[in-house]
Amino acid sequence: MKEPRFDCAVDAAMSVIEGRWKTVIMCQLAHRREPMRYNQLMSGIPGISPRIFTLQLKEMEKDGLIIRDVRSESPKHVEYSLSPRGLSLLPILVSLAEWGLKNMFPNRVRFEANATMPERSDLERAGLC
Amino acid sequence: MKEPRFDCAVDAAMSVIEGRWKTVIMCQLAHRREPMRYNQLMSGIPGISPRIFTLQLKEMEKDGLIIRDVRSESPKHVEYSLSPRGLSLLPILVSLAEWGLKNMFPNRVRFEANATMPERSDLERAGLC
DNA sequence: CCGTATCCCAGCAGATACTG
DNA sequence: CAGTATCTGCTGGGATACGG
Repeated sequence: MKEPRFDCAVDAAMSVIEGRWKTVIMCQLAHRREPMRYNQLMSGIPGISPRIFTLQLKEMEKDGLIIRDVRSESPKHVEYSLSPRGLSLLPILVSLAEWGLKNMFPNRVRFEANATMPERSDLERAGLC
Repeated sequence: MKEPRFDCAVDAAMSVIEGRWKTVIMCQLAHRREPMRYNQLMSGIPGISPRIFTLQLKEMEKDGLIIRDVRSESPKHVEYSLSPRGLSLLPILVSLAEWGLKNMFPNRVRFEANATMPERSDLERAGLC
């Protein structure tokens, strides 16, 4: 993602949370509930390489989802934490996780097929395109 | 995306809604509130090319978000609609859109900075990693 | 009308080694 | 400790033309 997309509100939000590891990083920070250091955070995410990890962090910082706090140089000590904006995204990630549990792991939770179409007024108030 | 990711529930959900145009397509279908035909749907999405459009539709169908219904051959008539599963995702897209409005268009709505950390029990019940 | 076929490319992502 | 540097590959996305 170079620049966030602004065509519609959902798309704008998606452009900020898309990225192979961003939601995972947010989950880690949410789970630990306190600022985390670079290696501490990375070691909780198996399979990520330092380059990609740094890139994702940089984008998330630029988009205001996380805060990077340099506590000391040599020995360098940096702490990452969720910003208020990132925090405000957590309830949505929780909803997504619940949806994922129901729909992607059908063996664990039975799929609820009784969803109904939301009112159009709700859609429009939310700027859903 | 080749195969959905299953490491954690959020990631699993994200792997299904990621894709340059998927949320936009869902928005269109949600807004119109009735089955839409290929060209009708595509013409509501400026900038998309037929190849990509078809690819996104195929993936969404495979992931059970939409239903593809062939009503007749020659003249070919196909209708796309949201499945129950796709429908069940709409409330989350609405939340995302609201978040996007607040955070990506700060001129239109003032940013609310009073979010608080959800309880860890909520996170874990949702399978948030 | 509803797509494929073909070609192309930028950018994301990964592995590994290295440094202030 | 917290990152860069470098190289490399893949694949998602795009333009355009054509086909059943």
